[in-house]
Amino acid sequence: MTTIDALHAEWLKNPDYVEAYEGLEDEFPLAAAIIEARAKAGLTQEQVAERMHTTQTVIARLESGRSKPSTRTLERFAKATGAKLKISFETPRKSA
Amino acid sequence: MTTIDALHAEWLKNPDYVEAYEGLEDEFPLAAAIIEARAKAGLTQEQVAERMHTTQTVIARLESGRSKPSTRTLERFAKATGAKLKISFETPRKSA
DNA sequence: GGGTCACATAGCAAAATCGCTATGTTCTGT
DNA sequence: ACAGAACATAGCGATTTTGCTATGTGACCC
Repeated sequence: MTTIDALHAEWLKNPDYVEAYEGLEDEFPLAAAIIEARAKAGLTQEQVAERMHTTQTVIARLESGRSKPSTRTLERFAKATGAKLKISFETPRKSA
Repeated sequence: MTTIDALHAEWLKNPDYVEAYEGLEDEFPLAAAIIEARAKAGLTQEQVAERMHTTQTVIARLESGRSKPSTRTLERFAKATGAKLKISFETPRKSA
Protein backbone atom coordinates (compact mmCIF):
# COMPACT_ATOMS: atom_id res chain seq x y z
CA MET A 1 0.00 0.00 0.00
CA THR A 2 1.42 3.35 -0.93
CA THR A 3 1.72 6.29 1.43
CA ILE A 4 -1.13 8.12 -0.18
CA ASP A 5 -3.40 5.15 0.12
CA ALA A 6 -2.59 4.79 3.78
CA LEU A 7 -3.22 8.42 4.51
CA HIS A 8 -6.56 8.55 2.80
CA ALA A 9 -7.73 5.04 3.50
CA GLU A 10 -9.86 6.29 6.36
CA TRP A 11 -12.26 8.43 4.44
CA LEU A 12 -11.94 6.43 1.27
CA LYS A 13 -13.50 3.34 2.79
CA ASN A 14 -15.97 5.59 4.52
CA PRO A 15 -19.47 4.55 3.46
CA ASP A 16 -20.14 8.14 2.52
CA TYR A 17 -18.76 7.55 -0.94
CA VAL A 18 -20.45 4.23 -1.39
CA GLU A 19 -23.78 5.80 -0.54
CA ALA A 20 -23.00 8.82 -2.63
CA TYR A 21 -22.61 7.12 -5.95
CA GLU A 22 -24.94 4.29 -5.22
CA GLY A 23 -27.58 6.94 -5.49
CA LEU A 24 -25.83 8.52 -8.45
CA GLU A 25 -25.04 5.62 -10.70
CA ASP A 26 -28.61 5.57 -11.97
CA GLU A 27 -29.02 9.26 -12.51
CA PHE A 28 -25.43 10.28 -13.23
CA PRO A 29 -23.41 7.25 -14.24
CA LEU A 30 -20.59 9.47 -15.43
CA ALA A 31 -20.33 11.28 -12.12
CA ALA A 32 -20.30 7.93 -10.38
CA ALA A 33 -17.47 6.71 -12.60
CA ILE A 34 -15.50 9.85 -11.87
CA ILE A 35 -15.96 9.53 -8.14
CA GLU A 36 -14.97 5.90 -8.26
CA ALA A 37 -11.87 6.63 -10.32
CA ARG A 38 -10.70 9.25 -7.87
CA ALA A 39 -11.41 6.96 -4.93
CA LYS A 40 -9.35 4.20 -6.51
CA ALA A 41 -6.53 6.64 -7.08
CA GLY A 42 -6.67 7.61 -3.42
CA LEU A 43 -6.52 11.31 -4.12
CA THR A 44 -8.39 14.31 -2.78
CA GLN A 45 -10.27 16.60 -5.12
CA GLU A 46 -7.58 19.18 -4.67
CA GLN A 47 -4.81 16.75 -5.54
CA VAL A 48 -6.55 15.71 -8.71
CA ALA A 49 -7.18 19.35 -9.52
CA GLU A 50 -3.50 20.13 -9.16
CA ARG A 51 -2.54 17.37 -11.56
CA MET A 52 -5.08 18.70 -14.04
CA HIS A 53 -3.78 22.23 -13.61
CA THR A 54 -7.11 23.45 -12.39
CA THR A 55 -8.92 23.97 -9.10
CA GLN A 56 -10.83 21.82 -6.65
CA THR A 57 -14.03 23.51 -7.71
CA VAL A 58 -13.91 21.88 -11.10
CA ILE A 59 -13.60 18.40 -9.67
CA ALA A 60 -16.50 18.99 -7.32
CA ARG A 61 -18.58 20.12 -10.27
CA LEU A 62 -17.66 17.03 -12.23
CA GLU A 63 -18.63 14.74 -9.38
CA SER A 64 -21.89 16.55 -8.80
CA GLY A 65 -23.15 15.64 -12.26
CA ARG A 66 -24.10 19.24 -12.93
CA SER A 67 -21.95 19.52 -16.04
CA LYS A 68 -21.52 17.84 -19.40
CA PRO A 69 -17.75 17.74 -19.59
CA SER A 70 -15.89 17.60 -22.86
CA THR A 71 -13.66 14.68 -23.71
CA ARG A 72 -10.72 17.02 -23.27
CA THR A 73 -11.56 17.34 -19.59
CA LEU A 74 -12.24 13.63 -19.22
CA GLU A 75 -8.87 12.79 -20.73
CA ARG A 76 -7.06 15.09 -18.35
CA PHE A 77 -8.97 13.65 -15.43
CA ALA A 78 -8.07 10.13 -16.47
CA LYS A 79 -4.41 10.98 -16.66
CA ALA A 80 -4.56 12.73 -13.29
CA THR A 81 -5.99 9.64 -11.63
CA GLY A 82 -3.68 7.26 -13.45
CA ALA A 83 -6.55 5.73 -15.36
CA LYS A 84 -7.34 5.26 -19.01
CA LEU A 85 -10.44 6.86 -20.46
CA LYS A 86 -12.65 4.47 -22.33
CA ILE A 87 -15.54 5.66 -24.42
CA SER A 88 -17.60 3.16 -26.31
CA PHE A 89 -21.01 2.70 -27.86
CA GLU A 90 -22.78 -0.43 -26.79
CA THR A 91 -25.08 -1.69 -29.51
CA PRO A 92 -27.96 -3.71 -28.12
CA ARG A 93 -29.22 -6.92 -29.67
CA LYS A 94 -31.52 -6.33 -32.57
CA SER A 95 -32.94 -9.85 -32.45
CA ALA A 96 -36.54 -10.74 -31.77
CA MET B 1 -32.13 -7.34 -42.21
CA THR B 2 -34.01 -4.09 -42.22
CA THR B 3 -34.63 -1.96 -45.25
CA ILE B 4 -32.09 0.60 -44.22
CA ASP B 5 -29.43 -2.03 -43.80
CA ALA B 6 -30.15 -3.40 -47.22
CA LEU B 7 -29.99 -0.02 -48.89
CA HIS B 8 -26.71 0.97 -47.35
CA ALA B 9 -25.09 -2.41 -47.15
CA GLU B 10 -23.12 -1.68 -50.30
CA TRP B 11 -21.03 1.16 -49.03
CA LEU B 12 -21.17 0.02 -45.46
CA LYS B 13 -19.23 -3.15 -46.12
CA ASN B 14 -17.01 -1.15 -48.38
CA PRO B 15 -13.43 -1.47 -47.11
CA ASP B 16 -13.19 2.30 -47.12
CA TYR B 17 -14.50 2.49 -43.60
CA VAL B 18 -12.45 -0.39 -42.35
CA GLU B 19 -9.33 1.25 -43.68
CA ALA B 20 -10.40 4.60 -42.40
CA TYR B 21 -10.63 3.80 -38.76
CA GLU B 22 -7.96 1.18 -38.79
CA GLY B 23 -5.66 4.11 -39.23
CA LEU B 24 -7.60 6.16 -36.74
CA GLU B 25 -8.06 3.85 -33.81
CA ASP B 26 -4.54 4.57 -32.61
CA GLU B 27 -4.61 8.31 -33.02
CA PHE B 28 -8.30 9.00 -32.50
CA PRO B 29 -9.94 6.06 -30.74
CA LEU B 30 -13.05 8.12 -30.09
CA ALA B 31 -13.48 9.02 -33.73
CA ALA B 32 -13.06 5.37 -34.60
CA ALA B 33 -15.73 4.37 -32.11
CA ILE B 34 -18.08 6.96 -33.55
CA ILE B 35 -17.51 5.80 -37.10
CA GLU B 36 -18.04 2.21 -36.09
CA ALA B 37 -21.23 3.02 -34.23
CA ARG B 38 -22.68 4.77 -37.22
CA ALA B 39 -21.62 1.96 -39.53
CA LYS B 40 -23.33 -0.59 -37.30
CA ALA B 41 -26.46 1.53 -37.32
CA GLY B 42 -26.39 1.58 -41.10
CA LEU B 43 -26.99 5.30 -41.33
CA THR B 44 -25.49 8.10 -43.39
CA GLN B 45 -23.99 11.12 -41.71
CA GLU B 46 -26.98 13.13 -42.74
CA GLN B 47 -29.43 10.64 -41.29
CA VAL B 48 -27.64 10.64 -37.97
CA ALA B 49 -27.51 14.42 -38.07
CA GLU B 50 -31.25 14.58 -38.57
CA ARG B 51 -31.89 12.39 -35.56
CA MET B 52 -29.61 14.60 -33.51
CA HIS B 53 -31.36 17.71 -34.78
CA THR B 54 -28.19 19.04 -36.29
CA THR B 55 -26.39 18.97 -39.62
CA GLN B 56 -24.15 16.58 -41.50
CA THR B 57 -21.22 18.89 -40.89
CA VAL B 58 -21.22 18.13 -37.21
CA ILE B 59 -21.02 14.39 -37.75
CA ALA B 60 -18.18 14.79 -40.20
CA ARG B 61 -16.33 16.87 -37.65
CA LEU B 62 -16.87 14.24 -34.98
CA GLU B 63 -15.55 11.46 -37.21
CA SER B 64 -12.55 13.49 -38.26
CA GLY B 65 -11.26 13.62 -34.71
CA ARG B 66 -10.79 17.38 -34.94
CA SER B 67 -13.03 18.11 -32.00
CA LYS B 68 -13.30 17.27 -28.31
CA PRO B 69 -17.02 16.71 -28.07
CA SER B 70 -18.93 17.15 -24.84
CA THR B 71 -20.76 14.27 -23.26
CA ARG B 72 -23.96 16.02 -24.20
CA THR B 73 -23.10 15.54 -27.85
CA LEU B 74 -21.95 11.97 -27.33
CA GLU B 75 -25.21 11.10 -25.60
CA ARG B 76 -27.24 12.49 -28.45
CA PHE B 77 -25.12 10.63 -30.96
CA ALA B 78 -25.55 7.38 -29.06
CA LYS B 79 -29.30 7.76 -29.05
CA ALA B 80 -29.31 8.62 -32.75
CA THR B 81 -27.46 5.44 -33.64
CA GLY B 82 -29.47 3.30 -31.24
CA ALA B 83 -26.46 2.69 -29.03
CA LYS B 84 -25.71 3.25 -25.38
CA LEU B 85 -22.87 5.54 -24.43
CA LYS B 86 -20.42 3.99 -22.03
CA ILE B 87 -17.73 6.03 -20.36
CA SER B 88 -15.38 4.36 -17.93
CA PHE B 89 -11.97 4.75 -16.38
CA GLU B 90 -9.80 1.70 -16.67
CA THR B 91 -7.39 1.46 -13.78
CA PRO B 92 -4.27 -0.50 -14.64
CA ARG B 93 -2.72 -3.09 -12.34
CA LYS B 94 -0.50 -1.54 -9.75
CA SER B 95 1.23 -4.84 -8.95
CA ALA B 96 4.89 -5.64 -9.50
C1' DG C 1 -14.15 26.75 21.25
C1' DG C 2 -10.65 27.34 17.63
C1' DG C 3 -8.36 25.62 13.71
C1' DT C 4 -7.71 22.77 9.77
C1' DC C 5 -9.05 19.61 6.11
C1' DA C 6 -12.08 17.88 2.52
C1' DC C 7 -15.80 18.94 -0.19
C1' DA C 8 -19.90 21.80 -2.09
C1' DT C 9 -21.99 26.00 -4.17
C1' DA C 10 -22.40 30.74 -6.39
C1' DG C 11 -21.20 33.79 -9.95
C1' DC C 12 -18.68 35.66 -13.73
C1' DA C 13 -15.03 36.14 -17.61
C1' DA C 14 -12.50 33.30 -20.96
C1' DA C 15 -12.29 29.57 -23.96
C1' DA C 16 -14.16 25.76 -26.14
C1' DT C 17 -17.70 23.32 -28.60
C1' DC C 18 -22.00 23.60 -31.26
C1' DG C 19 -24.98 24.94 -35.09
C1' DC C 20 -25.24 26.63 -39.45
C1' DT C 21 -24.28 27.94 -44.53
C1' DA C 22 -21.44 27.58 -48.34
C1' DT C 23 -18.38 25.01 -50.94
C1' DG C 24 -15.15 21.19 -52.44
C1' DT C 25 -14.04 16.27 -53.27
C1' DT C 26 -14.89 11.52 -54.60
C1' DC C 27 -17.57 7.91 -56.26
C1' DT C 28 -21.45 5.85 -58.88
C1' DG C 29 -24.78 5.45 -62.42
C1' DT C 30 -26.62 7.09 -66.78
C1' DA D 1 -19.72 14.42 -69.50
C1' DC D 2 -23.58 15.12 -66.32
C1' DA D 3 -26.17 14.48 -62.21
C1' DG D 4 -26.66 12.98 -57.80
C1' DA D 5 -25.19 10.93 -53.33
C1' DA D 6 -22.06 10.78 -49.42
C1' DC D 7 -18.61 12.88 -47.04
C1' DA D 8 -14.97 16.68 -45.92
C1' DT D 9 -13.54 21.48 -44.92
C1' DA D 10 -13.86 26.60 -43.93
C1' DG D 11 -15.71 30.28 -41.30
C1' DC D 12 -18.57 32.63 -37.98
C1' DG D 13 -22.25 33.64 -34.39
C1' DA D 14 -24.43 31.18 -30.45
C1' DT D 15 -24.32 28.25 -26.64
C1' DT D 16 -21.75 25.63 -23.35
C1' DT D 17 -18.01 24.31 -20.64
C1' DT D 18 -14.01 25.86 -18.25
C1' DG D 19 -11.24 28.47 -14.89
C1' DC D 20 -11.21 31.25 -11.14
C1' DT D 21 -12.29 33.60 -6.49
C1' DA D 22 -15.07 33.81 -2.62
C1' DT D 23 -17.74 31.56 0.60
C1' DG D 24 -20.32 27.79 3.17
C1' DT D 25 -20.83 23.14 5.42
C1' DG D 26 -19.43 19.17 8.10
C1' DA D 27 -15.91 16.35 10.23
C1' DC D 28 -11.87 15.76 12.80
C1' DC D 29 -8.20 16.99 16.16
C1' DC D 30 -5.98 20.11 19.67
